[in-house]
Amino acid sequence: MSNKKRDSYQTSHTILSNAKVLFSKYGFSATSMDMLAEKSNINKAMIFYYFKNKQGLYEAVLVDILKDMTNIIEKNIKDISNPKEQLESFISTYATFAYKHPYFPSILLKELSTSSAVLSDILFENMQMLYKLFSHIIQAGKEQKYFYDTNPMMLYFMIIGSLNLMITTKEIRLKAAQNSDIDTCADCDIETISQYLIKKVNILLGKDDEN
Amino acid sequence: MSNKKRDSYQTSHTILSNAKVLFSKYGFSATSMDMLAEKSNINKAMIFYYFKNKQGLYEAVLVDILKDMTNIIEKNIKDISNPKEQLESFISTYATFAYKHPYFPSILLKELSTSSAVLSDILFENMQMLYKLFSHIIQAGKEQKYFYDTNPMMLYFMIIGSLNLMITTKEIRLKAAQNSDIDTCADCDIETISQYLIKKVNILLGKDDEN
Amino acid sequence: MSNKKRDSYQTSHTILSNAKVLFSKYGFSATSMDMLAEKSNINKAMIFYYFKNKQGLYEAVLVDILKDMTNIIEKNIKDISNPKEQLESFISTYATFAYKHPYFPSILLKELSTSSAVLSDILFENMQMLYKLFSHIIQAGKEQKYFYDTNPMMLYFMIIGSLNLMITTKEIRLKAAQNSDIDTCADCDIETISQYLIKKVNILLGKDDEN
Amino acid sequence: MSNKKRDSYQTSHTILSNAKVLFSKYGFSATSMDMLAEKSNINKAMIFYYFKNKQGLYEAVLVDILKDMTNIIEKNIKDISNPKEQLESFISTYATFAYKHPYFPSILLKELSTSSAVLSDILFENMQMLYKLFSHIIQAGKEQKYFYDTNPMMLYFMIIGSLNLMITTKEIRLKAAQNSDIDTCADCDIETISQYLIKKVNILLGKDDEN
DNA sequence: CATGAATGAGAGTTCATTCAT
DNA sequence: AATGAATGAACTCTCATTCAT
Repeated sequence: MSNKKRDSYQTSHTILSNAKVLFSKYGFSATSMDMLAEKSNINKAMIFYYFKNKQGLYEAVLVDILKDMTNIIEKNIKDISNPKEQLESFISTYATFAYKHPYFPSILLKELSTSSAVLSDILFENMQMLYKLFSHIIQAGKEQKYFYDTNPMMLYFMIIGSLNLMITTKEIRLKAAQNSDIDTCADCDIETISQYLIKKVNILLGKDDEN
Repeated sequence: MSNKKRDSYQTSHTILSNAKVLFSKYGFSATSMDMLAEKSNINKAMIFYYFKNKQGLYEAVLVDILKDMTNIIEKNIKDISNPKEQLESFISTYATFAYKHPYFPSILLKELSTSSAVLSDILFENMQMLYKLFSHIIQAGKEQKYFYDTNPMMLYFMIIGSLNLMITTKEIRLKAAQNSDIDTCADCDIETISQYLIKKVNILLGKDDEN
Repeated sequence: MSNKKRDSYQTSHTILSNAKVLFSKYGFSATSMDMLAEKSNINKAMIFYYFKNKQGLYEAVLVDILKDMTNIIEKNIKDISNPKEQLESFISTYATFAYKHPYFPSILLKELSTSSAVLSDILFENMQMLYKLFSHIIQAGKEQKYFYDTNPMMLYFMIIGSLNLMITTKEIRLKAAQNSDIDTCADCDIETISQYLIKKVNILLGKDDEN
Repeated sequence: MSNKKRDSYQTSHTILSNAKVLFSKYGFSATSMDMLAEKSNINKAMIFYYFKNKQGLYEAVLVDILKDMTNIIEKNIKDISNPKEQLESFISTYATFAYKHPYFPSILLKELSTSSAVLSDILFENMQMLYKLFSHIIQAGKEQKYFYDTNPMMLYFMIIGSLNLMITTKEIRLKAAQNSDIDTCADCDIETISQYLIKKVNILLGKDDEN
């Protein structure tokens, strides 16, 4: 009789993907399960049925997006052997993904800005995974004498810091550009941004002559 | 002896400074006025007496810390005429201040991660001010042929992005270093970090040979 | 046996009927949702679950009692064709209902005493409805030459004004009668009151001789 | 040095007269001492200095306006010996005063609509006073064979009920008239209203022929 | 799987009132 | 006579979570 039957996957997937958007927009606390239920067109109790509690849902969201990002980057790198090109792929893949899924930089920055060592283990590990990937590329580059010696952590934060911030501040930068004459890169598109960054990173790392 | 203090400045100052810590730790929504009142040893109603409402308090906090940071940087730069050295002062002052007041990078990142064009005007302006300061230095450097041409916005975010993240992630990086063998710059102190960053920025900008 | 009732109608009905009493006794502002919840033996949150907010509850109360009154009067009038008798029915039905549900005159007077044009539309319409009913009777009476020409609004307020006030002031009038020798109609019952009023209204309107 | 010195009378008078307006507009509970202080341009504590507490202020307001009304009516009646003309004076004076001081009908109706025998004695007495005045006129009229026998309480409420309601509902009646074709006496002025009422009361009471 | 009713804790905010100056 | 700071209780409303059906 009821046409409200959905398969389990469908429902939990809907919840998860709406949760991403809301958590990125409002943060953990300011996102209410009522909003989420309404946006997802499901009964509020279902959220608890699938995700145990709000915290559980939040972690599911974080793990999900981190896994997504890591997978894509890994896949794109797989067939490249040159560390320099791997790094370029890392940056442009990261940029493209983050741009297409703006909840990603928003949630990630929020999470990283709360200096708490109290992340759940599973989340902590997923965060590490992404950095490890980056770190290994740098390491390989050094060993193969492609790169100068450098601090991978700092470099990592310079890259993802600037990329994430460029994406999350798009609207503010636009507004700022309209109100004054300062250059806020207001209409730089993601391609321009990632190419610019790649160039700069190459300068910092590179032994090659072409700069 | 009396527990009724009659000192307007004292009370509102206490509220403000405790608010900085709490907002940076928990974010806007997760910070409750009850916590704040208790931590500040004042009556909850006084918060509203001095700051009208939670939002008002939050804005007061943001404006206050941005003004502080901007003032210190400005002061330190005043007597330097060389853009290259001005930039170095900018970075190291920023780093030192942010390190000494860890609520600053935390709150700033949280704020920048929520891409809302709906910041209060006064806050928006204060944020711009800091960037303008930076931007002018870069501009001057270019005009005096000290610097290569560069994108000031991207450079700005590379600098403050990495500085802020290094500070807010201190604990996580420590934990990560203990659990595995990856290099997370776990025991880099703020001096090392800012010197490293200065060196790299000089490479990106500099026309001079000495690096 | 279980103290968790699962009866939507029951709960919201309890809230509504207790709200009538409290709003009439204390007015809108002085009625607290805590009192109401306690009196209704329900969880405070349920009030908001069913009525959105205090204002919404208040409007629900007003609409409900006005609809009730209007319906009863309409029903009693339906089979009477003579305007004179219709008017008599209007008055005595109004009096009886108001006497049985003393929250009615109390709330109505409070509402009418705040000359705000800012009533919600739905409430405003329900108030009009009652007056329209009255107004049509008078109109019909005039057209059929039963009544002299008269001002329906003034007459309406003379009738409901005195009826409502007689009901709401019952206690004060009693007290006044005990303290002094003035006649406050202290022990007039509702029947006497409405008959008296009917007689007077007939004098004001009537062309007939029998008074 | 300070120019904030006011004489005591001035300040308390300002408070009182602003209180009248606010209490009539919002009722007792919804009127806050903060609003009142701001509107009166005085320090909130002054209200308590002059009137002890909110309740005290409210009673002062009630007594004040009732005394005012009573005095004016009494004064205007003093030189009239004919009960019929006295009654006419009562009505038109009441109407004029209530119209000029719209807080009067508003507060009075609110007060009378709360059927509580718990009025303060002084207030209760002042309310009686006005009715006694009315009552005596009727009594005299009867004794001098001017008036038919009648119920003074009912007549009193018919008169002040309709007058007060006509004044407090002015705006609603206007709005109702615009939205539909029913006659709400929307542009009856106070003179018309009181004359109409006098005519009707004379019909009800009068032995004279001229109607 | 799904729903709507229910709950209890706590959130932000207001308010009458007091008190030291 | 006047002020501004302080207080504590209360108020409206929200939220994560549970449970019977």
